[in-house]
Amino acid sequence: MRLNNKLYENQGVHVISSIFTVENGKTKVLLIKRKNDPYKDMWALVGGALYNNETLDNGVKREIEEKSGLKNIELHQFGVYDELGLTNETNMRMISIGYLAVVDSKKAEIIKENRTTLDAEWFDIDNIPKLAFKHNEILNGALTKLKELIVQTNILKSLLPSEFTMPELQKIFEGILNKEFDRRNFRKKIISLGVVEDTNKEVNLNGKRPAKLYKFKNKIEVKKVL
Amino acid sequence: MRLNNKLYENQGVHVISSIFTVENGKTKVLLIKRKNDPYKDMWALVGGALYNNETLDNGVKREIEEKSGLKNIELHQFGVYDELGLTNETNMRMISIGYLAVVDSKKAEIIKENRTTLDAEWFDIDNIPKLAFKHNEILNGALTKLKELIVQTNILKSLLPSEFTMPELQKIFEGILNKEFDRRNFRKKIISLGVVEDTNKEVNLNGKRPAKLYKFKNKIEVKKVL
DNA sequence: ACAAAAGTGTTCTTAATACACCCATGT
DNA sequence: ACATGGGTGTATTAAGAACACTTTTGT
Repeated sequence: MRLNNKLYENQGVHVISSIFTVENGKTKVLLIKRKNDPYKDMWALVGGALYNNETLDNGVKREIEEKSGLKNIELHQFGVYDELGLTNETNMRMISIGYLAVVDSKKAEIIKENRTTLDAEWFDIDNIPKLAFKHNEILNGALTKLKELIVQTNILKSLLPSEFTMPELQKIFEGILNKEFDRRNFRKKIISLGVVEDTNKEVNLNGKRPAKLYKFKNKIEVKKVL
Repeated sequence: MRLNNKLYENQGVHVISSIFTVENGKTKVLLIKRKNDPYKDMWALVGGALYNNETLDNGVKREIEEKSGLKNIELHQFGVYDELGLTNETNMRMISIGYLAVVDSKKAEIIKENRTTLDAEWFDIDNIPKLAFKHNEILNGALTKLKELIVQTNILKSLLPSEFTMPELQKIFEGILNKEFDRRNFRKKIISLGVVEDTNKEVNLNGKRPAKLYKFKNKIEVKKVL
């Protein structure tokens, strides 16, 4: 845990990101293979130790860029996890702060290797190996949060062109929620959620009947229960 | 920031709790007055630095007990906040992890002073002074989360007897959400949310018609939007 | 003219909202 | 008998779920 490196002097805080994509109706998450101990050679979520002199936001973005090459992605913080008893040293407390993001794997150029990683790969979320640290638990938390965010925010923006059709959006929802929807009811529901708006344009994507184009709203109001 | 104390060696993580109560339809939060710099003599949320060798859960409970005397309270973690540039030292990064809890101020014996605090007081949430650190921001986050939790969990358990009436529950909801409800519709809604269940008992609280008793469910299912 | 993908509308049921009347008790 | 707080019911409107037909286009 590199206590001799000045930047890690006040170590004990990890920023850990679950970076999701959806490909052919399958939700996937980016994992990297660790080069060093602890958990050498194991797959892990993207992340690492926060430096002493940086904000959370800087830290999580720096870690993502270093270990995956991804830049300018929108992050959502969702939880904090204890990571105690990692080593035999006493007085060694570690916590992991969980973030999640959604990116389009087709637009992303993923770096495969860096100073501390051996490989990087998109894993189907129902085929995840045993991960380093508490990353399986963190990933589960991220997935739960992701399912909430897609109905409350425009987090899926990055997975779609700036204007998109309902069938395209529906396929992504079905991939993430692992559930199928009725075409007619899905459109009504999404519009009533207030996350998208009609552009009054149409596009012919597949040589069949043209589809209407929608776009994400910038301001999204979450409905209250009471 | 006591770098000479071994327990704070890996300092940089604060656990900060917004401890709420509701009294006479008013939501209140417990604040403590700081004895030391930084922010000497200012009011602040209950909390402090996590030790190196403790879990988050231990740390937040220890801080609460030391600074308020409260024990065995149920905590909900809701967010992480940067607290950069606190001192002139370089390489000084601090983050605050936000927790919230609900307690019954009438049952709670609050200690007024300790090693690092001068006073402790319940403050009406629409009369909060400028607080130490980013505590005003953290408190706002806590309030937002509290409003979500009361419709999804049994977090209000601590504010009510184990069996309670709908009018009692309604007053608390109205205090927290700062909104009034129709008696008939409130009962229907709360039951449909699935947070309480009927005990088939009645009680006479005020010498008028007896009221039905309800209790919180242990397992509460949150309804999904999609 | 037909197959494929996309759009829209209707019925039925369930949940929200608004509102009015009856019940149990103490004085 | 009446005032007070508490319980229940109904009518109207809005949202969810289930389901079928029509439109556009390329071959």
